[in-house]
Amino acid sequence: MSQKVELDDIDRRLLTALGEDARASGTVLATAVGISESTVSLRLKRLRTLGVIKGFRVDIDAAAVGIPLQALISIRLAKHDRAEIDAFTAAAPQFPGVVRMYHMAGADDYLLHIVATDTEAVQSFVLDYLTRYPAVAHTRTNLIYKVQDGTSWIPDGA
Amino acid sequence: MSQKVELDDIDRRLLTALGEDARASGTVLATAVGISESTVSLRLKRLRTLGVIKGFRVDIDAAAVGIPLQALISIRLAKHDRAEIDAFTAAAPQFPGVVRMYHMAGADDYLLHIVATDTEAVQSFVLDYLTRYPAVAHTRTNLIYKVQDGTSWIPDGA
DNA sequence: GTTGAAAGTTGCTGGTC
DNA sequence: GACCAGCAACTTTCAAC
Repeated sequence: MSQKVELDDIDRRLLTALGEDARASGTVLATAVGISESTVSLRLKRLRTLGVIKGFRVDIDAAAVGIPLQALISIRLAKHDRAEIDAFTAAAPQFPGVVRMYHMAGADDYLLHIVATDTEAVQSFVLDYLTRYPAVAHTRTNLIYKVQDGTSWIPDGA
Repeated sequence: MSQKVELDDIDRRLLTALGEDARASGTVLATAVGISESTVSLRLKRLRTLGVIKGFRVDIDAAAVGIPLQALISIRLAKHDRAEIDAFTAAAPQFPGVVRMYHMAGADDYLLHIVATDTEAVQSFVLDYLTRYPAVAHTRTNLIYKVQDGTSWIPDGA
């Protein structure tokens, strides 16, 4: 669990601005938020140190590089043994093509978002990496038509 | 659909390096990939122009800013009318707290990843934004324990 | 397509109000 | 927190290979 951090309005505006363009320069952020460049520097450093900003990620168009297929795979484990869950939790994100893994409450234990070159590759992924694990009891694959990013940040929230 | 772009080995290594640290400087990328700084500049510009790199995103720890809850909401529409689907597809990512929306094939039409301050906020989200839409026939909410990012990029793929 | 160096920007820090 | 100045680091450009 991460410690809750108190943010003021400037922090919130900074995060909002970064949400729109994570690569915006200090100058751009300063004018957008209405503070000086040096304050931007200090604030960003603080937010990174406190763990509010976990990092920066590049958004790659998988289709543009010849990986046109995406799928969501729901996974149900056979037994909820802590050791087995931990083992799978640690290994699954490293499987090739895994974009993200959700560990969730409910009927299904995991949801894997994967990219693949074709449907055969999706099938191979399920057979070679998932059903091979004894802990995996059941999988259900759904193809993704489209993924859209939201705001990811609530300016007036908290 | 995005046009497929031919990438050579240098492009792939660049994208892999960026996947590990999206904010790595040209100097760092140059030594990591084994080319000069200026080539890194040119390559990155090309990848951005071609749409392979769609952008850069900041990774914010929602829990650290007082939004500790995350949920996945499966949504099934009542009828598959193109206009209604388009309307919902356009509106949903803008709902407050939406991190990402998957439009998928199968029994459920959409999957929304949202963040929320508490379970009450999750309920409000479903009631105020989803069931209010006449096109929404059914929703199912699953709380998220944990989200883990994968590699998102396949070095030997394509 | 790549390189190296020059020139322009940007980012960080410390001092001052 | 703002403002300013100085320094280091970074990005981009361009002639040259």
